Parts: sequence; C-alpha cells; structure tokens
Amino acid sequence: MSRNVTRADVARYAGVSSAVVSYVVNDGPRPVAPATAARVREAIEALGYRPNTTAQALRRGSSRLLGHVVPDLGNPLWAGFALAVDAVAAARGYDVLLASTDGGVEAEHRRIEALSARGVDAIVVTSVMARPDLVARSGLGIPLVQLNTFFEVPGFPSLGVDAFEGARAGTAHLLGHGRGPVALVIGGEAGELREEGWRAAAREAGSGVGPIARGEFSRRGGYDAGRRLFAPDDHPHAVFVSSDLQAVGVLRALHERGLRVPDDVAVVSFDGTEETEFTLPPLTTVRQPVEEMARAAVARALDPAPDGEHERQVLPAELVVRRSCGC
Amino acid sequence: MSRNVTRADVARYAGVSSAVVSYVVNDGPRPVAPATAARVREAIEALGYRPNTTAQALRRGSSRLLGHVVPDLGNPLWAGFALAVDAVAAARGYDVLLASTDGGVEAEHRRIEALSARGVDAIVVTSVMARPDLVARSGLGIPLVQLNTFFEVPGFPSLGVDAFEGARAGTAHLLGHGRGPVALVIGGEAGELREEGWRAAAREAGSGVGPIARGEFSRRGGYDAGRRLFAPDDHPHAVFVSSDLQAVGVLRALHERGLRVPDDVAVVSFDGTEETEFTLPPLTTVRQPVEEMARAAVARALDPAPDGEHERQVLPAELVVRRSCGC
DNA sequence: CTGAAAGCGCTTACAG
DNA sequence: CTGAAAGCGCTTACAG
Repeated sequence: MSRNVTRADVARYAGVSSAVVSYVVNDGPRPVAPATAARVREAIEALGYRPNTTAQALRRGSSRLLGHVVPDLGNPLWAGFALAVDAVAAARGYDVLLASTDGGVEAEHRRIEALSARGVDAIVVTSVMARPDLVARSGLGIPLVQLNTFFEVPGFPSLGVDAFEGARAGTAHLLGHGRGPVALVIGGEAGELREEGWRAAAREAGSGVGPIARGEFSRRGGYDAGRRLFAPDDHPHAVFVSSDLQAVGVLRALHERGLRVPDDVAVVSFDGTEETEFTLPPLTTVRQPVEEMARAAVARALDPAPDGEHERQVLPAELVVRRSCGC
Repeated sequence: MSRNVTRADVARYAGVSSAVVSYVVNDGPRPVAPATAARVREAIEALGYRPNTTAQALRRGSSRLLGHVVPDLGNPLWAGFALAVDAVAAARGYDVLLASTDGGVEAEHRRIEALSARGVDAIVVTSVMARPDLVARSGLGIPLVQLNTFFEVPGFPSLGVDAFEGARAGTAHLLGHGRGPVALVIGGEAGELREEGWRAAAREAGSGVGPIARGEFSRRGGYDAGRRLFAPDDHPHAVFVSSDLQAVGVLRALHERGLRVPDDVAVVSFDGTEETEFTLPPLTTVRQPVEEMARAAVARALDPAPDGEHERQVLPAELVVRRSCGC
C-alpha cells in the first residue's frame, strides 16, 4: 500500500503551514486569503488528499459514527430498520456501524460495549426484547436510544409503535367481519402489548377471545402455530397474527389444511413489510411507520434532550387493508 | 458525558508507566512481571478502562474495520450477504462498516471513497452490476474484493456464483419435466450469464427457447413480467425466473390468472433465499452459497494474495428441489 | 491573514 | 522487567 498523502504533504506542496490546510479543508475556524486558499485547493487536488477521519475523530472527540444494534438482518423488519436508520444518519453526515445480535441479551450487551469502545457518538438499539430494562446496566458515556420497544425503559429514551392500539384496531377490523372470535398467533412472552390489544378488542366487541397459539417470530414459528390452531374441525375463522413473518407461515399452514383465505379464514398481520404485498392472498396488515421511527430515533440519539428527558415516544400504526381480511 | 478513563489513569492508579499498561492489555510486546500485571489488571477493572480504538487505529495504521458496500438491504439476498459478511468478519475480530447504495454506479463509488477515508482495512463490494469494471478507477491503497459479480473484474479479485451452470441446471431440470420450451424472466441487461445458461439448456435439450420477459429484480418486476408472459392463451408451461424476488411476483401473477403451480405452470427460481421455503407452493430454486461466498470474500479482502493475484473465483450453485417444479 | 506548538490516546523502538 | 519519549494525522487556541 502506498503511504497515504497527509496534511503535511499538502502544506509542503502549497507552501503553507499545515494549520492553513486545516482552515481551508474545514472552512474555518480562521479566515484564509482567497489566493492562499486556491493554492491549497490545487495542492489537495493534485495530491489527491483526503483527511484521515481516524485522526479527526481522535482529535475532535467525535467520530461521526452512529452505532446501530439489530437482532437479525434476515428478518425483513429489522433489515427495514437498518436501512431506514442508515438513510437518516447519512443525511446528517453520519455513517453507521451496524452490529447484529442473535436476539439474546448477552450478545446485545457485548455489541453495545464494542460499539462504545469503537468511539461511536451515539447508539440506537433496535431491540427484540419487549422489556429490555437490562440494558440499563451499561453506563457508557454516550446517548443510547431504544428503538422498537413496547414499554418504558427506565433511564433511557425509548421509542416504539403503538402496539396496543395497532393490535386492537387490527382485531376490531377482523371482528367487524362477523367471523366470530378472533384467534391469536404470537410469541412466547405473555402479557405483551399486542396480546393486550387483541384482548381489548374482544372485550369491546363483547365477543369471547379466541384461542392463542404461541411460536417463534419466524415463518417456521407461524407455520407450526398455524398447524396447531387450525387442526380441529371447529377451528377459528379469523386470526390476528402478531408479525408478518409468522403470517406467511400461517398462510402456508392454512393452504396445506385446505382452508381458503379469506373465504374460510380471515387473516390480519402486524408489521407491514413489503413481503405482505405479494403473499397469496396479499395480507391486510398493521403497518409500523419504520421510516418515521428511524428518523425519530436518530434525532434523539444525535441531539439528546437536556438531562432527564428520557421519555418514551409512541408512534401510531396504520391498518393497510388488502385481501386477506375478506373486505 | 463523563470524561473517559484513559491509559494514563490506569497507569497512575497502578503506579506504573503507561507503557506497561499497554504491555498488559496487548499481552506484549515486552514481558511484564506477574505481580505488576496483576496490579494493572486490578486498576483496569476498578476504573472500568477500555482502550480507545480510535487512538489504536491511528497509531497502528489499522482499524480492524471492514467496509462492505451493498445495493439494498430490502432485498433478502443482499441482507443475507450483509449478515454473512458480518458473521465471518466478527469471527476474525473485525467490525463491519456497512454502506448501502441505491444500486447505482455513482453511489457505489461515493460509498467506496467514503469507506476508504474512514480508514477501513479492506472493502468488500457486493455489487448489483453484472459488469462493474468501472469500479476499477478508484485507486485506493487498500484491498477491494468484488462479491457477487458474474464476470472477471480487471484489476480486482472477484468472486461469484456459477450463474451459467446454475441457470443451465435449473432450466434442464424444468425441461426434464416435459412441459415444452421454458420461458425466462430476467433483468434488463441482455447477454447475462443466467440468460446464457438458460439458452444452453434449451440447446442441449434440442427444445426451442421459450419467450423472455424482462423486468426489475423485484417482486413487482416479476409480477409485471409474469402478467405479460402468461396473458396469451398459448402461454408457456414452464418458466425459469432469475431471482427469488421476481419469482414471488410471478407466483402472484399466475395465481391471479387462475393458473396453478406446478400443475399448469412449473417454476424454478434463482438465489435460494429463505422466503422461497414458504411461498405457495414452496419454490424449487437454485441456491447461491451465500455463507461460503462471504467467507471467501472476507478471506481474500483480509489476506490479500501477493500482488497480481486478481483471479476470479467461482462457487457452485445448488439446485434445491421443492414443489413448484412439479417433481 | 498565517504559523509554531500542544495534545487527542495509543504503541513501540530504545535505553536502562 | 520497566520507563521516558517519539509519533500516528489531525485541530485549535495562542501569538504574531
């Protein structure tokens, strides 16, 4: 590798001090005579000089690097968050250092520590955990905001979709189609907001709650849950699925069981990823405002509020009606 | 933010010089007396010291950062590459700086430049371009390897799946089912390797080639292509689709047209992403060895061959037989 | 408007 | 086995 050209090379070439090179490159903080500046710019061009960002980061104490911890890029929802955070950060001149975890608390902590040691200016954690209180133990001196959490996170700014209201609306929509009680496919953790929203809708409608099938937040998890749920002859005729990925699995289980959607079973899912637009049939889904969430998270990470402002911010979900609900 | 604890703080606390702290932290290059080392470790523990990686990078001239340029994380194939590169790099103690582009040459160049200025030790470019020769103009002093290219890239190590043979095998498999000529859904660029493989299979079988429908590498692109392809009454009864994403769109077009898969039309796609396992019906697909490709790319980026070794490496694709081909 | 010098937090010859 | 010192490439008071 040929040695890189440094600020000193430029200074020598242009016949100025290295400070002046800095003033020109950064457009300050001292003024430079137009003629001098032009000479410097020529030198930069001729030599192909590019400031070394590592040295800048060390000196400035800011890397213009944003850390982003995500559970698993294989899930289109997380990939969507990664994409959105990247775009928003780029617009502010930040690059993002992405760290994926296996979804576990342990890995999440390790990655946060590593990111902090890397000198990132702030960290966004897109967590898969409903109650990621544990993260609070990391006492790193930089802003950390939790994206996609369902609950308050003591000591940290956090931000998520209104899962309760989203699930309530999705379930209510299903109930409105008069298919009787609505079943639920969801993850293992009971008492989650999507589950509560589903219950609330049933309560409001005065219909009983349908059966629950729990499974992993994956296509496979949804498939298995769907098989269990629809095996009995007196299976439910409507189901709210708490993630798109699981819904794709449910669709397959239904298909194999010979049940048509929406004729025999109406389906509404949660997340609103692109995949749902092309399932058979296209899924009616409760869309998370991924871009808005990313924008808000990055803003809060990069412009932290005056001390103590660790509020939770909730963004509204939106029901996207397609074919699977039987509208 | 509380000032970070530095190596000097540790040295003071342990009553040694800062050099000794380095020796302990890095386990060299000078030996340290066991008792001294223990004291230093205590100090590190007590103070919660973590080496500043920015300073290390500046001093060592190596950031232990790998740059990775990807077209679009919204495409599960690219997300899969991102994930795999991340995992492989992590295993070698490298973090990866991910830079997404919009798929254009311009953005790709900009991101490569930015990554280089960031001081990454090497760059992996997962390009969407069949002939990314243009990248050759960037004369950065670090290794750059092209992942997922179909052709030789003059001046750079490159690496991709055997697209010709994969497409040939997929098409031949379809031909073997005796559905007559096999149609092709593919991107806009003619003369691509997947197209050549498809042609070769037809030639070998002595069947004529089927019609071609071109469209974007997206679900939407596949959907539109599928609609055009299967509108006529004398539509083809077998189709090779050059990406999973497009195949999902084709499946929907077929469904809307009232054509059953595989009974009326047999389908084989290319890529082998997870989504294909849960489509209706599950897709027979030519799988790219994503993990192996990532491993090879990272290895070549981090352990560059002695000068001049800019060979192209081709990895075999594997036919994964599921339901859509009518087996 | 310009320059000499200190310092960001590390690592590593060099000397003892 | 241990320490004093130089230097990685920058930025920024400070002095002129």
